[in-house]
Amino acid sequence: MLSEIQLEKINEPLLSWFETHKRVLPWRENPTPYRVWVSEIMLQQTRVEAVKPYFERFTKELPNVRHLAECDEERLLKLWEGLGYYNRVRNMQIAAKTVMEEYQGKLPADYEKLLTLKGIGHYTAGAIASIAYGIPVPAVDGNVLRVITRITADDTDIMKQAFRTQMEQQLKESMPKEAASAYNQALMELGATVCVPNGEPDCDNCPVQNICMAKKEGSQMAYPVKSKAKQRRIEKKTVFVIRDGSRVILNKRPEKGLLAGLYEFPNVEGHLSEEEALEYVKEMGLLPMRIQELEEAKHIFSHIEWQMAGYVIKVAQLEEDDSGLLFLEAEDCIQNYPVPSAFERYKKYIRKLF
DNA sequence: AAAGCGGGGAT
DNA sequence: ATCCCAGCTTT
Repeated sequence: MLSEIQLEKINEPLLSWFETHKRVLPWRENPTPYRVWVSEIMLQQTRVEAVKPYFERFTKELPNVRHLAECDEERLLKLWEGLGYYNRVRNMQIAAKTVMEEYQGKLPADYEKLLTLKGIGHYTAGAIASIAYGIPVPAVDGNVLRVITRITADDTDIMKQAFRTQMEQQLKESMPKEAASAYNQALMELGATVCVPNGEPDCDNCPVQNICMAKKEGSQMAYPVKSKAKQRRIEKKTVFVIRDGSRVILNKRPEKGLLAGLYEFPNVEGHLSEEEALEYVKEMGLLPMRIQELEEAKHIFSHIEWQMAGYVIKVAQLEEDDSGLLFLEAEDCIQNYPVPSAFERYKKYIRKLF
């Protein structure tokens, strides 16, 4: 297991390397607990480059815990639109309210207390505690698991929770207590820029190449060992962009499940023909005037693949009624309603006449 | 312990 | 087409 190597040996070279090679990132400037928190939540399963613009906008509009706690949910989701895993931001707001009530608006400088907050697990609690407060606790993410399993040539399945717990225990003991922030960031930085996940790691530029067991064996690509994810299922859908002269219909998704609470174009299961599509629109109580078939579109989630047929349908003047349909002015729709990326390609038909 | 939860970039 | 990303919550 990890006992083959004295993990303390990586500390000095890793810290020296980080000092000169760390990237300039928005959340590394003025790393207040709140900014570290927001960045860590955004960075969960999301790449640095994707997060940057979202982080700048989010922290500008919601500069502290109070603003987050009091923000209207629709606006909050709009700020998150396109980032995915929307429960992250809902949970963060729940936690923000807790921080306002229990901790006077200041994130607790305590690993265990951070862990109790909604949306904060072992990794994020460790990241906030160490990076924002200098508390010597590890922050074990995918990067760290990859880097350490390579250094130690450990072939344990990293998907096993028990192994992650063991890794945290090990690092808590071996990490430099006076440089927890730099150390944790250095491990992740090394994983992101040198000991990379896809393709060959750049061992020639690695500060611990002389310590690394995998490098010594030439077996870098064999790590980390990871059990396979199960195959995703395919769902066929038909999406409708229904509009009159100036308005379009959106539908609010259920509060639970996939894309919970976000807005979508009306859609049904299965691929409908033009005739079936027209029939469907009539059953909605609308009068179709023109219909245009769209190219088939695909959206891949981690566990589902949507294969979407689509139609733009011009209908007679939409009238507000009791059908529960949401009629929106095109401009209002684009600016204020969070619509996930799965429907991105249909947004251009909100405005455009055909 | 396993499943659910987005979106996109790299290979 | 496959992998995987500064993971967490619910079941």
